Amino acid sequence: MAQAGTVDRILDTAEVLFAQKGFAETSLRAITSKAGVNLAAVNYHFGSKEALIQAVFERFLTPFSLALDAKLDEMEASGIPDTPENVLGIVFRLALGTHPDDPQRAAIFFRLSGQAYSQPQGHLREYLHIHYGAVFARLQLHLHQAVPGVPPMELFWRVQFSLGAVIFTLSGMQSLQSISKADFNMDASTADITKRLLPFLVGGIQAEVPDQPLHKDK
Amino acid sequence: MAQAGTVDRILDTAEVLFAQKGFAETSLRAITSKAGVNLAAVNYHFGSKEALIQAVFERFLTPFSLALDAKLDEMEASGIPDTPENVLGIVFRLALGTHPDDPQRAAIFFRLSGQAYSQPQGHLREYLHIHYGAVFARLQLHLHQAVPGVPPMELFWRVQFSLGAVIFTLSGMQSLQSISKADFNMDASTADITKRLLPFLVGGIQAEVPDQPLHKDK
DNA sequence: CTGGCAGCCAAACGTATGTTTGAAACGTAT
DNA sequence: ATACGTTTCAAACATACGTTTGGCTGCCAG
Repeated sequence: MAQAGTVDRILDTAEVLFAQKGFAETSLRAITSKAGVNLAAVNYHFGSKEALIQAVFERFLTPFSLALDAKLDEMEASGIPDTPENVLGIVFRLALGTHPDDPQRAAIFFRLSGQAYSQPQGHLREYLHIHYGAVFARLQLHLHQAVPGVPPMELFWRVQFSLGAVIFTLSGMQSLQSISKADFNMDASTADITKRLLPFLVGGIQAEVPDQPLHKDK
Repeated sequence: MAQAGTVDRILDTAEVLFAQKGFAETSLRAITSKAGVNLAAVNYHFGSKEALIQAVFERFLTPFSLALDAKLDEMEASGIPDTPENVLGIVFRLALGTHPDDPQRAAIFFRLSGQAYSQPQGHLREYLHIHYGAVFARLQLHLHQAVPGVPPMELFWRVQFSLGAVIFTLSGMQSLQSISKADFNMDASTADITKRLLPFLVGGIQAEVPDQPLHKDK
């Protein structure tokens, strides 16, 4: 990592700083100085700051979505049943394991996703939906097989809820860790938290759908 | 709302813009010009931009936490049992109902919370924990009564997960609505989503805790 | 009438940001 | 050795930001 090319040094540094402080709060000067490259290098290689942000995401999400697609192929081929545990387990192991050498990388991944989603002016969200919507839809289909009792619309929202729980928690983990440490004198790793997340999400996703009270109580 | 005092006009406008675009992306000039007040008014009345942000939160959270405390008193007095549905139901009805006249206000509330949490430099988070940590702890205690089978530590994280699901979903709702509308040809209101959220969260919170595999499979 | 004072305003200040520029340095093929 | 396209660099540019300033209002007490 020490003497990589200028482009990669910028990407490496940018993804860390973006995850730590957000997009708007991270200046190109902070990135370039920490990366040891000239300020103009970003505009030279990427064109603009926004293009840099997209490049950071692309470097993360492309391998992830490819690996996820492969894992789903594998699952379909080998006849592993569609259960919430299996489907979500695949996603989790993949998210944590895309860069086994660097465990912090997973946290960065989630923090970045959180930043992208809380970014209200949704260039990024649109971009993500366009490029990775297909894998997402496929995942949802498998989940539907896993919990056929939950209508697709309901399931769509439950996946959003799950996404929120995951991203929100892992994105704010370092602060939550200090709270949890203060209150329970224990600290928690990313892997530890995902172990706790899985049963929670499974419980939520396969919860019984209440019979809709069609009357409004307004 | 038309001709309120300068201070309130600033607060009204700021909370909307902060929720829409985030703190860093919202300039004082945008706030003051939309509010129809002079640029210097913010620094005159609040001292700084950061103080403005805190003031916006205070105006939201103080009535909310007071009402929540009152509702919990009421619940304890009248012997209503501690079930996940009851406890979470109180929070939801309160969050949606603190300003019954303006339904959009609830969405702003959640979006602001999301912004506060994703704000990595945690001045705000610290502030929130100091001022509203007590109500939060009380809520958690009631939840513990509701699901005694879940250890406190596990419950702490599940509450975080729930917070994430709520804030993340409602904070990104307008974008999700367009997706959901495209995929299912239906739109969803805040109240509608909370109806879907409740069973999900209850299912997650009272999910069975897996017997801890103390061996690491690394 | 007059002082004082809180509120308000236009203007300016200093700083930080993203981006652009033009020249220097580098590597490579001719 | 020379010429050429690519990359790097210091410097400047334009703009946007939060904050400060000094004077102008209006109002109420003395």
